[in-house]
Amino acid sequence: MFIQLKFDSEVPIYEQIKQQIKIGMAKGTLQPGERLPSVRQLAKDIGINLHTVNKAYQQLRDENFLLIHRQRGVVIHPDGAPKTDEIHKETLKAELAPIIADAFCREMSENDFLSVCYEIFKEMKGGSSDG
Amino acid sequence: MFIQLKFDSEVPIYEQIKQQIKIGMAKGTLQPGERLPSVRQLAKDIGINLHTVNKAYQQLRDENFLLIHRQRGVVIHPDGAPKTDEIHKETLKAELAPIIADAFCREMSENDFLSVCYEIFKEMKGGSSDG
DNA sequence: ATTGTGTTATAATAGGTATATAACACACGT
DNA sequence: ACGTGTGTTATATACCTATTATAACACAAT
Repeated sequence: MFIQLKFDSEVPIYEQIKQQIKIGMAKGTLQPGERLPSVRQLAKDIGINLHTVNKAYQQLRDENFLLIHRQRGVVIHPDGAPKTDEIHKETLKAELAPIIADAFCREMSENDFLSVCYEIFKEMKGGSSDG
Repeated sequence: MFIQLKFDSEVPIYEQIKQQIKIGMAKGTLQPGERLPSVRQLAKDIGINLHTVNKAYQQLRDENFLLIHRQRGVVIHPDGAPKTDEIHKETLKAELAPIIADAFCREMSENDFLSVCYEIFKEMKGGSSDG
């Protein structure tokens, strides 16, 4: 299974599921139109409750990352994720600001920070599935 | 006061306080050794409970961003924040991965993403206090 | 003594997270 | 038609977090 949970993490389980699905989509492990396990199946596989999986699926559907068909079940949105726009860019800035402020306080150089971003991008462009 | 809260945000109040203090430190609005308002004063100023402020101060002290003196009160750590190291770098990667995955799924280009980071860095290096 | 520090303790409320059970409407395979 | 597997909805419960409210303590300064 493509989901690896950390039960001792502060990040909620449903959030970890959402993140890992997005990472899978970014790396190409999960392709547009590809079917995901049913809520019951995934819950059983990773040993959690059906509703926790459902919450993750629901929220990803609300964000238009997933499509849920009565027949076809849960699939990666055939059109891919919604494209970046001004709203997304503002959300992104608000998310990054505290993280960058923290790094800046610790005297991490801008180049070092950008290198970390570059490494993460490389993993996604490369399509490697470990990490 | 330098703290602007969003009470309708999903981010907890004490977390918003922590973030804004770090942003203030990054921008130079808050200098090493500078004194912060007392827990009671800040709580009164922004209209929240003393314990919520205390929680933010405590956690920033645990992270070595603040020093708390019996006499001098709460001050920005005179040595500045702890310097970046491997642990911080790994934490940073774990924080950035889901954010970058999301942006990547939305077909934001690497250059556009790095530009957003650059803008944020610029605000901190420039020492502008609005944002 | 009074005031103002940070700190600790206790309690109460509200909300989020995760679980357990159960049921529903729908579609598929036989 | 029947049983199975979809997503979905509804309750109920337990736990933890976030926030507030009061109160008290040890210490330092005026």
